Amino acid sequence: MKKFVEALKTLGEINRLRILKLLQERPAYVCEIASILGLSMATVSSHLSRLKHFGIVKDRREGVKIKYFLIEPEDPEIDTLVQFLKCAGEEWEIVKRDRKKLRKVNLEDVCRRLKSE
Amino acid sequence: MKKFVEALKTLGEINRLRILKLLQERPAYVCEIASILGLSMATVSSHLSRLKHFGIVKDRREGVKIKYFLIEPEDPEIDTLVQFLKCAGEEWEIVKRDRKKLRKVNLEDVCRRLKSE
DNA sequence: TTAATATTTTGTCAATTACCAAAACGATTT
DNA sequence: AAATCGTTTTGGTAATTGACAAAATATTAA
Repeated sequence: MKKFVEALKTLGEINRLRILKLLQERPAYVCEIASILGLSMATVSSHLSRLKHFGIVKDRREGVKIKYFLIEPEDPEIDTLVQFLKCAGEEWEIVKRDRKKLRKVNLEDVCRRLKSE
Repeated sequence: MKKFVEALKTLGEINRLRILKLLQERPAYVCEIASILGLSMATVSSHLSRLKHFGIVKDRREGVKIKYFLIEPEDPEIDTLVQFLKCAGEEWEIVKRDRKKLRKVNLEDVCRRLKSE
């Protein structure tokens, strides 16, 4: 029960839930996510590592960048939770907006923009 | 989305989730819940008021005691969340133990025991 | 090897939270 | 009216957390 509750807590945070919903669109780099959510890479990185800890996402290095993507959690309880949340809130405006941004990201500009802000 | 996330946070706390699962057994008084969870009535009261705020439970005064019971949340998103959590974790040991205690509570003793501890 | 880039880690801060004790409250009993 | 009982509110504490800046790390490019 404890692990399930921790997972609930993990996804009961607006930016981590936004990341989950965002990665349903497609895998993404940390800098893309940071740019879309309007957070620093450090913050996004720690959110992602928490999602990783519960087997919800995985990362793969691609050169200098690291791509994060959703995986199917091994723990069946966490899997049902994630399934549920992947269905919930498909119509939220903020989710649609985030995904739209991800479709249109200009990868070249993303990290430079982060620095100058 | 914000409200849904707040509800997730609310139920992503072990004692509030225990209360939800406990009230699936039957409605209960604050002193019963406090006794079963091993918390002060003040703490349980504040957990319950948070659940009430999201339309998950309702209370009814019965003389000097107040009975809390699950209701069907009006907000459809919160309702689906509660439906999900009512199904999840039916096999958790702590849930079974809590419910068993609720079936066997000696109401006379409950509050006196709380005081003397 | 040095510089540049993307990410993670560390340190710090403000805000939130879960808890209890004690005081306040509301209903019942004496 | 006074005392009692169950509950809620208030005030205070310790722990957790989400955020960023800055330092550290790892890969690629020069």
